[in-house]
Amino acid sequence: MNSPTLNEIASSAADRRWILVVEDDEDIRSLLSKYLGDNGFEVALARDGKQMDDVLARVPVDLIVLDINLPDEDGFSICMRLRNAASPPLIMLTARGEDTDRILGIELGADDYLVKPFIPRELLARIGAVLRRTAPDIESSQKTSAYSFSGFLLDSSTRRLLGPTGVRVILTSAEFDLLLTLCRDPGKVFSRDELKVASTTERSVDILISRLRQKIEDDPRDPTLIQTIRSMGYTFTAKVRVQ
Amino acid sequence: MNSPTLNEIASSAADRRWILVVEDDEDIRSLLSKYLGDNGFEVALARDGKQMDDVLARVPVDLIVLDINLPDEDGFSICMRLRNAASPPLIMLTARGEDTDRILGIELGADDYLVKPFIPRELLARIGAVLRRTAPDIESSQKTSAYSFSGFLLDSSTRRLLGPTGVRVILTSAEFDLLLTLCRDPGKVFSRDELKVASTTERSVDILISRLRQKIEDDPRDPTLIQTIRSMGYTFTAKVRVQ
DNA sequence: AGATTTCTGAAACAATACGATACAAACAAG
DNA sequence: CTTGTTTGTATCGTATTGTTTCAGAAATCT
Repeated sequence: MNSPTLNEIASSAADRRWILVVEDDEDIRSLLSKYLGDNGFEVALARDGKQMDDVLARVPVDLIVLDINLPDEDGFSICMRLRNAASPPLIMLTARGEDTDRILGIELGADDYLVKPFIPRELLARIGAVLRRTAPDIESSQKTSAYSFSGFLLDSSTRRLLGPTGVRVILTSAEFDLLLTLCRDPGKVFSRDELKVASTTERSVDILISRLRQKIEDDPRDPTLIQTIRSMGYTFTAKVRVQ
Repeated sequence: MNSPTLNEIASSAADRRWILVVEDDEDIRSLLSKYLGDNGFEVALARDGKQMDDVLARVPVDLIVLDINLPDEDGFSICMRLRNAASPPLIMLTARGEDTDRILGIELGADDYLVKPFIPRELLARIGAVLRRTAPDIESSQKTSAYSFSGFLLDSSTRRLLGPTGVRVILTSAEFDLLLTLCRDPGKVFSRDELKVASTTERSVDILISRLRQKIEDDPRDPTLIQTIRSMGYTFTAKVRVQ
């Protein structure tokens, strides 16, 4: 745990890191706000779970410091809620004796924890450690490739297609792969050979295209997204945006 | 509730891990000796820097717990000494107020630290975390980690899965291994060959997947976490964070 | 233009892969 | 040894995919 460069960590990424402190005690909240702010972080504050959700919706929070004892929602259940890869890492604050054992026993998904009363400097050190540990991971897992075209959203990480109205369009595995291939190179004329996966007849591509058209084309008889290039193959003519 | 977690960590590697406690206070020394011993570690004791060197020469120490205040050599300088060599990881014990700030400021190569007075259970947790983090052999460093995805927490050290509501989802051994494999490479398309353990039929992977889906999918008929890639295998499509 | 050839779209059918139930074997606990 | 749990196998129904086939569209030829 070598953090000689805590300040650097906080401000290295051009824009500073956001820390969200969820704590109902007024004194601790203002103390942490000042202390973390002085040490190069942007600080957002929340008094309870509800406020936390509000902040999370507005601010790109990099790390949450969460007190166990909150007025409305229990810190534990908040922890459970946050337990998915998309949410920021979490440091729990806990009063000595109380739920400490529960935290330590059940690992509930917090990335670290601190027993109150604590030295602000210690929190700073742990924040640095957690950010360092989770930073590269966040970046790599954030690399999801999704494609949007004419109201559709094709998400290759979840292998799902959402239609213009938001409803899911259920594609079979082969249909999905075909659409993904087309999406990755819009405008390119694909030969049937390029579109067929295994040792199948070239004609099987045709019927796959046909089935896909049934699902995504407004009028499958007069396709606008997937065009046929006679004696050549097919091409995807929609404007695709990579997300 | 004792700690099945750390017991398993300590004794999982066939031979138990050695912890060296360097501490001049007789009470704390015997307390830690008993407590760590009870929790599956081999414990070596030292009163000062000199004794520590003796022990290190004789015992394959896996981790050192080092008090800052020692009679002969200052804990800081010991820490410096240990830092350059291929020495075991280090957890510092420090009295509140005293040099705490100095430790935290100058990070001198300790892997973690604990402010006295502390709960033995907490030391145990931090020992487990440090061992996990610094485990040199690929096997244990790969194996001992927790993964969180869409509300679940998969803890490979306790081999337990906690659901979004915090309740434990009971997985069989094979189910757990399967989920762990998938978790370690989310997005990768695993062939049945990669997922099957022994000389079993490829179809047995299917039924295992099916059983796992029953337990973790919201709607097993329309899975969102484990996707089937027809004629290829399966892929884990949730975003996973390693903790 | 009309006839002919070539190509594509899609319906009908066949083959295959997968999901899940029921049952049997292996394993562990008492 | 008995009992219960876990894991593998057999099987069936369903969903997906490939093949055949034919009708119609598009290009080519006379």
